[in-house]
Amino acid sequence: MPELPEVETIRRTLLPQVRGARVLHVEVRERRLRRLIGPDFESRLRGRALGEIERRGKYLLFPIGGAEYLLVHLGMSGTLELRSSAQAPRPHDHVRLRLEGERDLVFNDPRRFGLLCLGALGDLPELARIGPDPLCEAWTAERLRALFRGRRLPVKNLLMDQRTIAGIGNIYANEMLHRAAIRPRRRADRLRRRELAALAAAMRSVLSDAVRLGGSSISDFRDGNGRSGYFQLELAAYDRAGEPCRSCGSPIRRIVLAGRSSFYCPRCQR
DNA sequence: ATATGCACCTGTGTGC
DNA sequence: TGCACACAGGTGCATA
Repeated sequence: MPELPEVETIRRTLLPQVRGARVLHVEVRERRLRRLIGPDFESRLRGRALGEIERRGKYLLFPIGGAEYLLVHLGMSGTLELRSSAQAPRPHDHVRLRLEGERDLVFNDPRRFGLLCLGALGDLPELARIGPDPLCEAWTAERLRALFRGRRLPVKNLLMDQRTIAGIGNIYANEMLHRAAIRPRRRADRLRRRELAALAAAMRSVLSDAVRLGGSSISDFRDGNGRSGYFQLELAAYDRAGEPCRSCGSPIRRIVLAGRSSFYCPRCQR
């Protein structure tokens, strides 16, 4: 579910509501996430005040004082939602942070591919390997050319490689390649300057459009207030196999790259 | 360096 | 109705 636009949507909806809030109580109902939640998680978090939430790729960082952070990754099915403390727990609510003002920040994740951990920036190995953020930096044909130099793999695989660029997942890789009119299987180091320029522009426009519409709610994505996004209505390629291309009407094709469903228009994307 | 498969999980949709 | 199977927004590891 959550790629950069969804994670950024959650950050933006939570930020004004949790800024400065103190964590009164920590309840962990399930410790077996992607990484086991450590035994000292509750005691290290209790009593801390949450600062300005940051995002790095698909990771959220909640400053908790003393140069320490609560690091959150939503995996495939995770959500982070603010609810009234009076609400009964739901299935797959794994972690609840009781905040001042009778509100709970709840981490829910049916598939448990998500991750929560505490640490200083330098101690979080997850963050050490991720690449530049596509929303925070200026993306040009030159920048992409440098990043793609000598990389012979399909451009879609590289777009989804978090060490190369952080935050792009399967939905948005497909969408930006459609908007840039580039076939997903094209070798990254063989793209022409004109195509790199189109991709840089598509990367910016797809991600900013998706953030503006509150992300894509394919089946169940919700923002920090439990509301759905609207970018799923704009999807031109993702999950549209057999449906007509919005530009030319040709049926969208599905292929598998790196084990992931990939969608493209055989006429628009060369 | 690249390519593939699998593992980790639960939920949903499909076809029989 | 039940059952088997494929597949899903992600990541990391093992194997060629």
